[in-house]
Amino acid sequence: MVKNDEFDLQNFLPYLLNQAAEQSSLEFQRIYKDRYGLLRTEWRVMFHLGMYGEMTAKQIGARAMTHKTKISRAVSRLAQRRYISRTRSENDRRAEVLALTPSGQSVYQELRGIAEDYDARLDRRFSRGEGALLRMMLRRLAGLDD
Amino acid sequence: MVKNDEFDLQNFLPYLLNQAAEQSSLEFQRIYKDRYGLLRTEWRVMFHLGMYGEMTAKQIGARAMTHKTKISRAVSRLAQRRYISRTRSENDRRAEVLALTPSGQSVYQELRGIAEDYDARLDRRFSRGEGALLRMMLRRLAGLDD
DNA sequence: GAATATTAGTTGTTTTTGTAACTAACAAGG
DNA sequence: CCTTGTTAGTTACAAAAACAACTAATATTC
Repeated sequence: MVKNDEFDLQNFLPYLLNQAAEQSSLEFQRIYKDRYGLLRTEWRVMFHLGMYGEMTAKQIGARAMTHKTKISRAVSRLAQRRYISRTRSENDRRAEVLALTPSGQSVYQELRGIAEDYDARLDRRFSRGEGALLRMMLRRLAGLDD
Repeated sequence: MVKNDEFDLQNFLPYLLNQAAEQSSLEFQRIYKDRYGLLRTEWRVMFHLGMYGEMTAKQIGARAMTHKTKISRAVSRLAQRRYISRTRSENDRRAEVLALTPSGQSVYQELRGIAEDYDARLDRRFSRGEGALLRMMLRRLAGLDD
């Protein structure tokens, strides 16, 4: 198994990003999955509602760059578990305003705490300035600053 | 939709990494998917074989941190399309030695060229040192340097 | 203000992935 | 050797994602 080529997969950004993303999600994923039975899109919905209060499925989808069918299914599962409430919007009766219920709030608070710790732990691998620079570069790549 | 909380999802590393990975893979993915009908694990297998020559499924899996069932399925689809050959190993008759066929080689060459261009293009968003630092940090997060 | 297009969200169907159980070959210990 | 354990890879089944077609409400245009 001898490398016979200049190109290196291990330096190809999309590959590297995917590996880093997968690896760094693993531990946190295990927590929201095993402990709360949540899927990735589900905790994302929870976090958006936790951070911004009321939002529609559409708004969440736009912000999280997630397809509406994924959001729709996440929302109905979360509503079933009474983590979120759905209220038909006054101005536009196609849309529903979503919000965390009290029990959703408490799950969110716990997960948020875990996320903060986890993030801080990942961050400890980098020096003060590096972490900020990394986030800046990732935001640029993700197109979040546009 | 007012932010009411100090925690910011947009700075949470696992989230950010996932978004950046997804976003930066998108264009390249469209190429290997639409143009060559390859799945992500499939092009990964192709790239590993292209870079290292002969490898077993096990070796590819270890290097790409990919589960053996995913590799197994990728390998059988690639073999079906005659992009790779499978030869039972001399020393260990459980294992198969995989290699690109000539037509696999040519697909690999094309994709590799596209990947190089694409990577260079992503890289142009960063200054000289930044790109190298980013890769270094990602490798650390991915656990590739261990 | 009816006809047409657009939008919010859902549902159904097909791919792809994850997980567990399996087969066949090898390794070690007695 | 021959039992027990491990390893390479496959297969079967369940969970999740992708994609297309749909319903119902709202906008637009003539």
